[in-house]
Amino acid sequence: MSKGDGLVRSRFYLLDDNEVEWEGKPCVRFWGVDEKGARICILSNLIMPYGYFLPNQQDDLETIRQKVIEDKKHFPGIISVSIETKKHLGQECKVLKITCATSDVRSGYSKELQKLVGKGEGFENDLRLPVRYMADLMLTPCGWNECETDKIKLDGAEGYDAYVASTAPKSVADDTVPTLRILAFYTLTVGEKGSAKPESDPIRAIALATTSGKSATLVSEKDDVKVLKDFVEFVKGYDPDIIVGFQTNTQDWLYLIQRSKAVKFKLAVGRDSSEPHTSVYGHVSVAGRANLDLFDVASGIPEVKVKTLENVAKYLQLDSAVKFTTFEEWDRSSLWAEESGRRKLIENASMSAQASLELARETMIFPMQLSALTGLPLDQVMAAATGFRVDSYLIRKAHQIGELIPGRNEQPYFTYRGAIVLEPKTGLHDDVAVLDFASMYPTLMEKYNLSPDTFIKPGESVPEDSVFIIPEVNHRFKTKPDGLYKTVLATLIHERLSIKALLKGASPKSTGYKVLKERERALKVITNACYGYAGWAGARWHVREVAESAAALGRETITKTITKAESLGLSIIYGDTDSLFVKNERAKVKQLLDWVEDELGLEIRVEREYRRVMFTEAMKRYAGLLPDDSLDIVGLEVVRGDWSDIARQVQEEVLGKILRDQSLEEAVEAVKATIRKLQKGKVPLADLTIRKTLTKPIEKYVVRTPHVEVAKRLMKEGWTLTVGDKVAYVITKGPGKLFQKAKPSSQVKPEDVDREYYLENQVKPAAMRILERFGVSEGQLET
DNA sequence: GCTCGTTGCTTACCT
DNA sequence: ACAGGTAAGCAACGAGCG
Repeated sequence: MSKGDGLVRSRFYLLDDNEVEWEGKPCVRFWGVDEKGARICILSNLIMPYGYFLPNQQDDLETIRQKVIEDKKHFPGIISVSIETKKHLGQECKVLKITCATSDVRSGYSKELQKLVGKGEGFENDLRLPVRYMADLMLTPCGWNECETDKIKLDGAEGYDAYVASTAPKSVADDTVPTLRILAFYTLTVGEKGSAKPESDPIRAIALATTSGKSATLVSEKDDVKVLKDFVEFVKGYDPDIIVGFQTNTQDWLYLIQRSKAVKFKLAVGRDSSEPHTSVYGHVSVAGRANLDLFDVASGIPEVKVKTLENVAKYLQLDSAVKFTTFEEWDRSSLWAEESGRRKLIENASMSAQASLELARETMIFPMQLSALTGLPLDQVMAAATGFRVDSYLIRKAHQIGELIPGRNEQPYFTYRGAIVLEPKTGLHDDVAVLDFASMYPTLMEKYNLSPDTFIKPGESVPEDSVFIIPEVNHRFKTKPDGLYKTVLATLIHERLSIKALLKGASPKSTGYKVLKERERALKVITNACYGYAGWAGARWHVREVAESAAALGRETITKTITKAESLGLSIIYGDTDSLFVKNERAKVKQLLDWVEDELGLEIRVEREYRRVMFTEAMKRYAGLLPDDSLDIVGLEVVRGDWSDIARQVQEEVLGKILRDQSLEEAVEAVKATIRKLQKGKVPLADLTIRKTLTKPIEKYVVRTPHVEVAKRLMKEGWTLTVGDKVAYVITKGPGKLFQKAKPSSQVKPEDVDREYYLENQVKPAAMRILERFGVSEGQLET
């Protein structure tokens, strides 16, 4: 490579970043799209890897500094050591900043320093260089950034311009999104026996679809090397910025990677012609492009119980959903065996790619907004668990205020008391209002300055008038200065409010509306996760007392509100954590709301109004009729993914007849009709299938349950099942325990079904859960 | 060896 | 791999039983 044309100002929409070595130095490579729509890559080694060391207070930093610089044997690869002022848990402190020549020596010096000075603590040496850059410079992924650059020629750079940053990049406020090229793909594999194995089973087809309309279905003729080759050609030719698919991180990419290895093919799909690799949070990383698995987006739609592309597409009413069918892997080999089946599979492959593309278009704004908010690159943000999204957000905020970023040392864990749930008043209630505290925990955390850096340890003395003492648990927090959580939550809450205000004035059809809406959602997600994050042992800023205090304040809040409601003569029907269900006497409700706002200083709203609502004796399970005549069903079998459809349907019918039509008779009739259908064998297998998730590796189970036994059987037959997979089974006739009667749904014939089980253990319990509240006995369901 | 009540594993839900 | 609180089904266990 050679230095080129001199300085230019580059403004770029940041899509991806990664660490590389360049000119012998650790360096970050930013990938993005510039204002003219050119794809660009910017190299920067303006920040070298570094971390901090906080020694004991009495230690003389200058002496230690000298020792570290001179002792090359114990401290290799250190470029410079300086003394800086930072904050640790809100207290100003002097620390050593240790800058390293390479990333790999970073974690070693802390231990050496501890040996040298006896005590002390290392900070920030676990942050990878791209994270370092993003936080130090507050760069925005899925947002615009700019810097002075020097154009360079980079060997093998095709389709993009390469630069070296000569000034530090910085974020630019600009909500526009450039036109991005999205590629959706689907890989068709067929197993000879059981799941397809990359060592022996070729890729049968790869279907591709793009936002520009260009599409292809690459079908394997003799061997699949040609398909792999054409796939790479297609990717390079189209040069996508974003690659999407469904379950690509766990299926397609893994198969492509392993298959390529098996046939010794270089899967050079990266912008730098590198191969994809599995990276943090278990996602697959493709250099220069954002690889997004839409399955992770679908995980955020709880209404869809079985997360297949087909179900998600149907739920979102995508165009491609109309003709879509899911061909499960056990159906594929017989289909592939003959010409018409083959055609169907290939046709469906191209529809899958098409559906993924539509799904991406429909849902991508949220991931992009969450990426911009948290600072995690687009390909990581949806793969990362909630805790890591908050972690990323806090790292950036902490850096901004000069607070040292602690490591993630897993600490011993203690649980604590949580929220209050009230025993419901059972039966039917007309005209009920549901009152809800707005963002209760975040608000309480902000109000009482609950934070790791304001928490006063037991025994520590402080002036009494500058302390919040939390009821019941007696934890103490400084009223001043603002803690990290307060600072962060105040920003999040404030920003969310201002977006809400903007949304009120905007037309839902305007271009910016959806972006704002999704940004608002991203803010809400992060705001609401802060409480749980504080109580999570894996959190960098985990302090159990913070979460415990928020919960205690929540209990106090709801208890006081209940007392007030009762004194106003409002009948309380139910309540959970931050909600109260009361008889909708509007004048009294208004009085209560005003009281909460005036006396407690918290916002409370009428969240919903039920024309009618019913409770069983159980908490967290009820059903209500909304003003628009729709049913709101909570916690009951209808909304549970681990009951058969037949049971869920009959319960929903019963609830409809009772709440909407107010006819107990019709409800009973509906159940009888279902029972007759079941007894006649007229209920399709699909409605009898029960699905449960494998939540741990199969060998970790200590109890034999239907879904685990079925999973074991399938695995023995050569099917691949992993944690997170749903196991579909049907209970069949025969002797023994339930787990012995459960068979994989794909292997059950209609005549094998144990109708008695479905009658006694699915349909009747689901129906009776509701009906027994109204005096119906099981005998009355006899047909 | 069987029945019956209790315990605990397991999943999925609610806020 | 954000928290705790809850329901519910079923397997496993142990006591009682001539």
